[in-house]
This record gives sequence, structure tokens and C-alpha cells, in this order.
Amino acid sequence: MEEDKKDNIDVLNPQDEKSEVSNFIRFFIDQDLASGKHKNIVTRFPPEPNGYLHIGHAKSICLNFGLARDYKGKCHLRFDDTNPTAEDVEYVDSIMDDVRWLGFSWEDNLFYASDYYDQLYNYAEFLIKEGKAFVCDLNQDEMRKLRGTLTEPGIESPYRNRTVEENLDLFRRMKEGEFEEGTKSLRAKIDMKSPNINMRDPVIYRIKKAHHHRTGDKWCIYPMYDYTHCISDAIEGITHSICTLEFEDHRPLYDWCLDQLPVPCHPRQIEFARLNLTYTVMSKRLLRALVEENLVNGWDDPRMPTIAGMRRRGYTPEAIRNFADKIGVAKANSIVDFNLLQFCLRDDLNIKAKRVMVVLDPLEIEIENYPDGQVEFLDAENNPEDITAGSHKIAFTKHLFIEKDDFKEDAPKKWFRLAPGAEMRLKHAYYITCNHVIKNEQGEVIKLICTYDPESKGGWSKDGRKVKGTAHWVSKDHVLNIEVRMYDQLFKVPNPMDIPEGMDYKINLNQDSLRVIKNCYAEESLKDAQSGEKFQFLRQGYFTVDYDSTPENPVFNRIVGLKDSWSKIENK
RNA sequence: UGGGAUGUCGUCUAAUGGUAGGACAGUGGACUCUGGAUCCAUAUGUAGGGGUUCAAAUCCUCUCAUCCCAGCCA
Repeated sequence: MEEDKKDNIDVLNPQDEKSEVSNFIRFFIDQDLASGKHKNIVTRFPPEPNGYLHIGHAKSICLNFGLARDYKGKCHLRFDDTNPTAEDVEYVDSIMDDVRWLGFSWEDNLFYASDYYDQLYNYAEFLIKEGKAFVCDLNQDEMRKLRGTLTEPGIESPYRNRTVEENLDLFRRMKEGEFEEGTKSLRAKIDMKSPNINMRDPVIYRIKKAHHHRTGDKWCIYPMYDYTHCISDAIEGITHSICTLEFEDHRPLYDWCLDQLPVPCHPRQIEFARLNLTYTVMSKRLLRALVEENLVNGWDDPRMPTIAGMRRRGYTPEAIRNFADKIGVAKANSIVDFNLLQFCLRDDLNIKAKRVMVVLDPLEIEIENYPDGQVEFLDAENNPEDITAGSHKIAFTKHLFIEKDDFKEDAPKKWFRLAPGAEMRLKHAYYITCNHVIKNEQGEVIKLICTYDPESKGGWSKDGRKVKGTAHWVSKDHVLNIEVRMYDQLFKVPNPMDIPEGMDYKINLNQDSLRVIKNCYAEESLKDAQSGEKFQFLRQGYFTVDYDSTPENPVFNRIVGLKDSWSKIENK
């Protein structure tokens, strides 16, 4: 958290930051600033509290808060809470957590659309008095029939020409709760023949006898998104109201509402393409389905693309912010390669993560020329990328474990690791040579007998001979037993939404997205691992302490693996 | 087939009439006590056809492809 704050304050010269990035939104802002239309900009991040935020929202958060930071403006956090049946404080809290965790601050600019219910109501009466809105008795079915289709114009409601007095009276009685849900609504009087269906007398208030998580039972009529959003923006003095592409068709309605009303300003709505990532889904509907059908373990399952899930997995806010920066902002629909996110993660973790040694799949070795009972505490650097990170001690003894994968009885070409008769370096320790292979009755290798070169302490030989392979290891008498959770993509295919006719999205689920490995042997220093601390398990990948971890049963999540160029060589 | 938008390397994104550039991914190499990191080098792109211009990814025009819209959801 400290680091995040520092990161934000760090940006003292927005010009530097701006020169790196350019996008059409910044172009508009530059124009509006240059023309004198605005002196300062105000943006907003406006989630509906009806679910957990995901990496797509992170893009929007970084965009809106990033713009405010770079232009020395403000970014509000506003909850778009106009549909009480879908919303909950659980989500409000998680959203605030997520935005903070990402490293952004809304300062004292926290708002709720529900804060404006009174103003919104008064503006609605204003609209009625101007003859621009009417109470309609059509039910949902009837309204749909009169709305027309994509190619045919709609037909005006028979209630469209009620008098102002009648409309005012009915609307007030709606508010008083006199009518049942669905029997009446308030509609804007615009144009039933408009080719834009949003303009065909859209509903702006509906009756919902539902408890609201903030206003309780005060209201039984609730304003609709299109009517609420533009007015909320105007009330808050938003200059640039940035939303996703699907609202492009709503912009005429956004502008219409503000044109009719005596609002303080008229923000500019700008639309950009939402984020899609390969091998995952980004729709709240599907993410909710994964949770509710127990295909994952909750919204913060480390496989989920939710911010809560990524945080638990071990992703860093810096990596996500950097990712948001790199993908840019544009209007073309696109699917970003998941590799880019992984790159950003490794890039950040590489300079931060403490190096430790953990053997996931152990193979015992005995150093036959090493004294029984002797223990040496060897120096292991914490991070080769950061000399200030210091070092820690690891125990070396006669009996050790190495990774099963680091030994091959029949070594292929270009094999640098251990094989019968071959020499390999144990990281931070000695050169060893494999002399005997011990097998069980099934013919499986269960133990190796090796010798070490006492002259190679620290990993260097006096005669200067080169050993290409270096492996991680852990002393048999100094192990910490840990559980490791290896995560893979939730879906098997790059675009899980590309589903064959009549099939369920679940056919693309990766059944092996979670692999739990128990009884991994970690160096003892890991017993002091703090919650949230990031490690590189040497040659394996980046890991962090999971929420389930206890001192008795330490649990680590693999955040992301290391790049593996051996597998490429092997495949050739 | 009404309306709104969008098409630039495999992917994402710059270029705002004047050298099509960057990042990721890929490939080749160097280096390395992590087959990690780092460094160097590299191929591949303006959806298509016409037009305007000394000059077009950019302007005009036609075509094609893709996405969004018929909630009292946001």
C-alpha cells in the first residue's frame, strides 16, 4: 500500500507521462483545454455495485484516474445505484477496496447516484411541466409491441398526450406508491419514429417496490440509467464522461436530457472499446455463473479475472497499471493477448520478488563424500536484479532433494542438467556429479548417489571448468513442507465466447486450471513469509502466500511461471 | 435488410496530407551460478476497387467484413 501511494505522488511531471501515450481521448481533452472550453478536467469511474470488478474495469479505472492524474484534474468515484434489486453493499465495499488497491484515490469525491434522487425527481417534474415527459399506462409487453423494430418505426402511446396536470398528478401518485409495479412508468416524449430506438420515448422512471441498499424504503420509483447518468455527470461538473462503445447509441439521449434541463453544465460523453483478454471471459453474467455454479471458488478465486481474484493470485497493482498503459485506448473492438499481461507481471515481479528454492517434485540425492552430520549455511542472494536486497542463509547437508525433472537417465542433446556421470551445479553451493542411480522394483529412479567437489564451494570451480546446468535444491533435514497451487487458464481456447451453435460456454472450460501439489519441499526461510509477500521459486515461477495459508499448513499460489526456453528446445 | 460505430504486422497500438513506428508474441545470436533476467539482430501490416493530390493509412467515392441497438438492466 505504501508503495502504491508513493507511485501516485511520484508523477510530478505529467508532461513526461503524456509524451509516452497518445490516444483519441487525450486528443479531445487537449482540444477542449486549448480552446478554453475547460480549465481543468473532471472524470469519473461509475460502476454499478452489482458484482465484483474485473480487469476490464481496471482499464477504465486506470484511464479515468490516470487522465485526472496527468492533467492535474479530478476523478470521482460514483456508484450508479439506480437498480436496487441488483445491488448490494457487499459490492460497494469490494469496489472501493479494488480501486484503492490499484493505487488510485478519489479523495473526497465519493458519490452515489442515489444521492441525487431528490434532484432527479425534481428534474422529472420539470420535464413533465415542459411537456417533455408523460406517464404511460402501457405494460411492458404492450410497450414492446408499439416500440417498432430495427427497421420499422414505433407507434405513439395512447397516453402520450395527457395534460401536464394529469401527468404531474399521476407521477406524484406513482411516487406515493399508489400503483403496482409495471402498471405505470414515466417516459420522455421524444420521437417514436426515430431510427435510434433509444429515442423512441424511453422510460425514465419505473415503479420498483424494492429496498435500496442506501435509501432504504424511501422510494418506490427509481430513475433509469440514461436519465440518471447524464444528470449525475452534470451535477458533479464532469467534463469528460468516458464510457464503453455500447453506449454510443445512447449519446443522443444523454445529450437530449441535458438539453431539456436547467443543469449546471453539459459534459461530453466519449466512448472507447472495452477490454477483452484471450483465454478468459469478461462479462459479469458469465463470471457470476462461474461463481454460482461452483466452477470456481468464489469471486476471488485466483483463476478469476476479477481484481479480487488477481490480487489473491499475487498480481501487483503496478503490473496491472502498466498493462492498462500498454494496451492503449481506442474504438476498435479487440482481444488482447494474455501474454502481454504475463509480461507485465514478470517484468514487475522480477525486480521485486525474493528468490528462494522450493522443490516441487522431489528426488533424493546423497553426497557420498560429504561428512555425515555436517551442516553448512551458505549465502543465497535475495535478488540478482537488486543488490540492495541482500542475502539469506540456506543449509547444505549430505542428504538433499532436487527436482525430479532435473535428472534424466538418458540425457538428450543439449541437456545441461544431471545425468549419470554428468556434472551439474547446485545453486549457491557445489558442483556435483551423479555416480549411481538407485531404482525401486518398478524400475523408477528413487535416489541418486553423487559426489561433490569441495573446491567448488559457492558455485565456482578453482580450475575454471564450466558447468552449464544449475539446479535448485533443498536440504533433507531443513525442509518446510508446503502446499503449492498451480493455476492455468480458466478456458482452453483463446476466445471462449466463440461457441459452436447451440453449445454452452462451459465446453471451453479448462478442467485442469487448478493443480494442487502437496508436500513440496521449501527452504526453511519460507516459514517467515508474510501474507501478500511475493517470491520467485528459483527456476519455477513467481509465487505468493494464499489466504488459506496457516503456519501449520503454508499454501502458495503460483502467480505466473517463468519463461521456459528449455521446453522450446525440447520440442524441436 | 433501419440506425450507430470500427477495419494498420500474429496480437494490441502510434502516425492528425509528408520516412508506416513501438510493445507483446515469434525467430536467430551473445551473455549468464535461474534453460530466468539482460543485450543485439530480424521477418511479417494500412480490408478491397476507383478518384483527388507533387505526395494518401489519413481526403472523396463505391464495395466488403466485423461489432452494438428492439430491458420498466447498466
